[in-house]
Amino acid sequence: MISSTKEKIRYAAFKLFLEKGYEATNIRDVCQEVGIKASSLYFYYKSKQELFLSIYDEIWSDMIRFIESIEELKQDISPDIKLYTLFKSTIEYCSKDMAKLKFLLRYHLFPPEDIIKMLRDKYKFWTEKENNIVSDLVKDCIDKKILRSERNITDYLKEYFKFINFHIIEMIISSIKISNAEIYSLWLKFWNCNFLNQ
Amino acid sequence: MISSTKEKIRYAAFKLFLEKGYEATNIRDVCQEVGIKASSLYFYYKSKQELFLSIYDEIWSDMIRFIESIEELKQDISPDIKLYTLFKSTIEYCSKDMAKLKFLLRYHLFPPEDIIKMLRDKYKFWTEKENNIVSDLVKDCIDKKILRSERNITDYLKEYFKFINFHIIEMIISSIKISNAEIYSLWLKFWNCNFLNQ
DNA sequence: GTCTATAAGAGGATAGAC
DNA sequence: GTCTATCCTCTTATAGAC
Repeated sequence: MISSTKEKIRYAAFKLFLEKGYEATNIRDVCQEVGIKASSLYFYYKSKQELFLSIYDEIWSDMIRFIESIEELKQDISPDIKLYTLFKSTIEYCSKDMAKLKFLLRYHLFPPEDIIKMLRDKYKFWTEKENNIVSDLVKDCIDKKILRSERNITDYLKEYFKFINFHIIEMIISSIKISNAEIYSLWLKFWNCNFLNQ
Repeated sequence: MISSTKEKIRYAAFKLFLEKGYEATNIRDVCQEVGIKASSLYFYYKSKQELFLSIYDEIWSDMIRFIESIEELKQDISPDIKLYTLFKSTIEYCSKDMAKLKFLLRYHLFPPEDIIKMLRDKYKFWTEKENNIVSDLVKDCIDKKILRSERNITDYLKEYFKFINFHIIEMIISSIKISNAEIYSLWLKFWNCNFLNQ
């Protein structure tokens, strides 16, 4: 596990930004954890903002890459099973790395003033990618008459993200991971109550 | 609407602590909104910490006082109806003043380092009061065989708070208030699925 | 009660040596 | 690449006049 100085900086900064918050984290503390002087950090990142935003982007990019790498989604199976696989894989990914999700939650709910605009743009960019993936699956369900076509796609999307985000927030707040057995029963309940009915 | 300088300070500070956060809020900005100089604030509050904590306490104290003032809870009606009334009143109270609940959420999820211990103590103090109120109602339901006695009271409490907190968080994040009709159907679903069954 | 002035220190960022 | 030294600004908080 060789770790370059740049990687060490990113990791130290991630931990501090997560626990202490953007404003309360200072460059000197980050550098002390890495074992370098504050001025050395500016060789790698031109500002505190740039350091923060690159960490934010990396978390999203890792997550989207993970979703895009799910084998089952590329195979020729029923789209409703794909949707369940997506849900299950996402929840598992989040439980493996709750810290990253807590980081995203923190800065989506309470963005620091001096980077609020950049955060908004980045948030839009990444959630659009995520939306497209789910949207394609929902469309496929509608085409194959698994889901009713009278209902709007954005309506289904909203329900899906409300559902999955709740469980992610629940995991973060309680620090308790959802078991595999639970994932399936949660999905069934959701699918029957919110997608098939009403 | 006469407002003393002290009240003006509290209100300006509340808004800034909520929107910008504790660390990013400075005394000068608070005082500028009030129209006094920074040094004058120290006549009313001995520190930034004290100002913050007094606001935190006031929000909780207002909320607990509201709950304790609900007339129906003192009357001689069935405890399950009282529990519903409590839920309904709490949700209504929160929708009327989402900013206050957002304030609590912010500092429960992400407490600033230099007041984390004091916040924890205060949180424990206030939630204990809240717990006792719900606990009494649940006990009464068990005594009257409305709820099953095999199940632990703390179990019921956990379910109740998980349920109500989710809807509060949902309101804060979406900024959409829950309608009266919805409150009842949500409660029915919760009561049947999580309290009567399983 | 509110002000001016100021102490005391923290934090972001740069210049330039090695 | 990493360091020392330093600049400049912002911030909490206090002293003491009015």
